Amino acid sequence: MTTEQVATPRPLRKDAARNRELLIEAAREVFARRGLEASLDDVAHHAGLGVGTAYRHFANKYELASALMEQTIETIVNSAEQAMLVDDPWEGLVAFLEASLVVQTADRGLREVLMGVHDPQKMAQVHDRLFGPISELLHRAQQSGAVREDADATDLGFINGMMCTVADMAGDSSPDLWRRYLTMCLDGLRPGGTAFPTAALSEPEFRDAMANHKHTLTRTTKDTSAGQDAPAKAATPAS
Amino acid sequence: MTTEQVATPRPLRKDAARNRELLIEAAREVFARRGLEASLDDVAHHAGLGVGTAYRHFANKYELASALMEQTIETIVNSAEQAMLVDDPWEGLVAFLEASLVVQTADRGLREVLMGVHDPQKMAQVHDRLFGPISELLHRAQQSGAVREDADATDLGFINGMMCTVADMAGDSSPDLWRRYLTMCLDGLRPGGTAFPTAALSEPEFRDAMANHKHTLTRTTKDTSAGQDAPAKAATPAS
DNA sequence: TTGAAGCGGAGGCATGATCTCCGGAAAGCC
DNA sequence: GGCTTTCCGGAGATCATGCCTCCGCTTCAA
Repeated sequence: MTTEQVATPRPLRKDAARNRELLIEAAREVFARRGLEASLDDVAHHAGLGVGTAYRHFANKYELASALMEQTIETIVNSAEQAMLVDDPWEGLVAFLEASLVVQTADRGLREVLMGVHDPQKMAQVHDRLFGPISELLHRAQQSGAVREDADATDLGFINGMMCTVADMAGDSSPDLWRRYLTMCLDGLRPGGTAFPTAALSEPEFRDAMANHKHTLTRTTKDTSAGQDAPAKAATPAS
Repeated sequence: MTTEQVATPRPLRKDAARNRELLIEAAREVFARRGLEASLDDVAHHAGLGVGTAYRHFANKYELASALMEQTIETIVNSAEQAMLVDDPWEGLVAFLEASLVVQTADRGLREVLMGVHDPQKMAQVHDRLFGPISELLHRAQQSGAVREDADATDLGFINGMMCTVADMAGDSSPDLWRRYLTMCLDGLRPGGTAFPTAALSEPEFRDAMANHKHTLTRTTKDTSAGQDAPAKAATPAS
């Protein structure tokens, strides 16, 4: 319908193209190490470029970051699909979790996106794409008797979240520590375990929880209950 | 040695005393719900008082918060000691974890203090007091054959951290969800599980990890590597 | 009744992130 | 080489936000 040439209005000058690549590379490193708390200014400096250059190429850090993440997220979705091809259902499930965590633990910015720290919508999109494959993986493992029947797909989401926490806590000095706790959790997913005292979240509940998730130290909505439930004027009544 | 009367220089006027109590009560609620991100201003408004009043009573929010927490932390230490009195070593261990998590999951500010979000020193103090009792609880359980031999006291620290994450994620709508995942983790602590692929952190390593723990979205040290590893001047060489 | 103690909250100070602007430096075409 | 276009750099404007002070007014209590 429309012309195809829209993608290349002008070829971009040589230095500009090079700097753009430098920026993307720098962003990858900076966001992976410090998360999206890093500013475009930081990225620019890390690339050895001026701030202006960065803002000329990308409107803001989220534009840059989401371009970067898109690709990685695709990787995760793919690994879910590939895990379905593994013969042993349990192995498949484990393979997926590990593959997905290898990527996540290496990239703090990605963890933040996946946990919906900055943009719940973005995260919701990702979950849309992942929920189906993950459910399948789980059900297949349950039908084969490898996973307890009362486990739920949202459990895998929480396990993922817990591993991210471990990665955050352990930091660069023990980058593989999460594997220890994943092993522990997976043993707890096997049949014959203690009955769960609490029901799993349903998928919509899970979605909600992630969206409203008050990340430690994230800016939250102001305290709107100010004074309403407190004695009006307290110890200084009007008369 | 010194006189005892230092504690009461002046009796504090009636309204002042009352407002002080109101502030403490408000702080308890506000910090529990929103964590230490809340400002003294927030606490004051929640108490129905002016900001000035708050600052007259407490130099800053940390002074107020740590006074508040002290008491709760004591509770946790006590519950560790009481857990040693439980006959069944496994039950004792579980009882301690649950008791400590009941307190923590109900109070986001406490979680932050215990995770060392704001003040690593404070956290270190708490860990000093907890490490001994927790180790004992664990070893006793291991000797009774209830817990796998290769589990470590630091594992309990990470399990605790993971449960806090669950609590953060689940929020107020599912305040007990952590029990589900604690059950899962505890099953994974039982003897006969899959071999761990990674060694546990040693206690000093654990301490370090907590102290340097880059909490999601916490302000961190600036990127000091700016430009050093990047091509100097990039696409704009000096001549 | 009257001075001391306490209150409220506007606003000053500090921090830090985001993004703009424009003089000057390449790039690329002739 | 000359000349236009594109791009660069980074100081600093703008905005957001949190912390805390200050001072005119209110309330307490002797």
